[in-house]
Amino acid sequence: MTLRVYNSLSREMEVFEPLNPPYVGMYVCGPTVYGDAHIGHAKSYISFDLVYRYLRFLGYKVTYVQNITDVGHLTDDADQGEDKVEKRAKLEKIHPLQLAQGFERRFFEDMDKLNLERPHIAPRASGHIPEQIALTEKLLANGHAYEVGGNVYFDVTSFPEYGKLSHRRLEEQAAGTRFEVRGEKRHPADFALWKKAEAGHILQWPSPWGLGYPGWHLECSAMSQKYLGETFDIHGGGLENIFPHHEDEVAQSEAACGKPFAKYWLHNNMVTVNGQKMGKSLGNFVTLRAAFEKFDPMVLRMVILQGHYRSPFDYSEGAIEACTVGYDRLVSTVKKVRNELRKDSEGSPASILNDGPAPEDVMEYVSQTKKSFCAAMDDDFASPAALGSLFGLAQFSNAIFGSAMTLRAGGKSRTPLSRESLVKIDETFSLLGGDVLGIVKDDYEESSNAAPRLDSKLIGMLVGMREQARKNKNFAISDQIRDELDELGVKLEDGPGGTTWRVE
RNA sequence: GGCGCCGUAGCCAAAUUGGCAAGGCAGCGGAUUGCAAAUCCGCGAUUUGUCGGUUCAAGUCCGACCGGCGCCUCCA
Repeated sequence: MTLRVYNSLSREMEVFEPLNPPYVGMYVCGPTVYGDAHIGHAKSYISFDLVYRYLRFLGYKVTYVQNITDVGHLTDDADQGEDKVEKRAKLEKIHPLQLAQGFERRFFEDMDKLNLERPHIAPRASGHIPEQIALTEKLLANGHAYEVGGNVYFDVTSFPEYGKLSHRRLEEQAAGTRFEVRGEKRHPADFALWKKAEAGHILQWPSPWGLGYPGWHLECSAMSQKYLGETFDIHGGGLENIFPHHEDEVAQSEAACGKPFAKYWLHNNMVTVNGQKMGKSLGNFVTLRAAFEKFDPMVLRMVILQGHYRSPFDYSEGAIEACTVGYDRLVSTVKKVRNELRKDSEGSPASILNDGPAPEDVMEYVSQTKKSFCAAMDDDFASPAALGSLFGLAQFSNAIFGSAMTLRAGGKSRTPLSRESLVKIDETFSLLGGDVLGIVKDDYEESSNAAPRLDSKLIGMLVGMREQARKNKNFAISDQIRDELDELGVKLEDGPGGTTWRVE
């Protein structure tokens, strides 16, 4: 089995071969922390969380770096020259870094809820000013940059490969684009490495060119180089950043070092809301905090993984509601397996498990599941198909469970199911659904008869009383108990082996 | 003007180098149930927006057309 990834640089699928196996360096463009994270962030970071988790599953030792942009991004034309974070800070009358770090914390809280692994290093742009100055000096020294009155620009004509990532040629750009109009630039596509600060700027640092702050793209070049080296394996980010952000990163990094920058460029596609572009100016962007009020973050994760990372994701409440049902089915299957294993390990007389080996068909199904799962993931991280194989396992698991319960109810066997079977199934759910896809949790809150708490005992008591009522064919009472418990969120389910309950 | 994507069952959404059209949701039939719920079993596209072309073979490649979208501007 071989992992193949779609490389934006070549616009082709390529076999993934790290520069220094088993080590993999991965850099993903992080958030600009001047507001709360939205669905677009979720799509992007879930995508790269998936990439990271699968590489880890394959045995690679991945270093995952994701920057925090807290300086340097300009706002739109109307606010030319003003820093995005600083502008927002002025509105709120606080220090820009207080604002930025507040949103950074909130960002990670949201990402945690989506069950993302945190990056190993999350460097802040504001903490790497010396590195950015050094890179600018290097580019000035080898003739790829020039200074005009306290501003330093990258000279795109000095880098013949400019455009190789976004597959654009400078000549073709003339019409329709909006290069910043600045008379002092030699070429309209030249971009700022260092910007001179206007008097009112709070965020400014001394540099060889006077007080100022770094340009938009420089941080990623400086920080990726610092933590992953001049050449590294994977650079990820959102599709909209290919040009100019990533193109400029390539130019300044390769011009400075004279070496290739990232080997594989991975780009996730964008989010639309009810079929329309989600944009700040359109007023239809959905923050994660708002989405979490309506939907379980884990369902949001799953609905995003049900589409491919290179396909657009359309956020619609109908799609998420439909996904909720499937998610619940998957999770309740895992819970059922684990509850049974726990009952067994606690020596409960209600256990249906025996000590025999797992039957051939179980071993076969588990191994097939792994195979199809990996085949999907090897194909440029095709999570939708991978998820499909997990649903297959859930169905299989429920089926052997069902027939075991029937055997037991018929008195054919008190322990009709092999413990080893459930152990294998649970391991597979945990590995593929948990470690790799991140939608199966290690632990779920106690919600079964096994919970030794007062309310559990009370529920057990009511269930017992209902059993009596049913035996006496007093269905009015038994249905009343079931309905009233249902209203409290306790679902009763009568099976061949008796009544079980769970909390919604 | 440049670059690119999508159009697959009622809805969402997959399909390695072209080789029998995944999966989820909803729906229908059956098993199970006192009735439910949950679960299991079975069923749904002779066909992938339209029209042509290449091929033994096309959702997949080529061309045209229709319809939708994105990027090129801070944006994930």
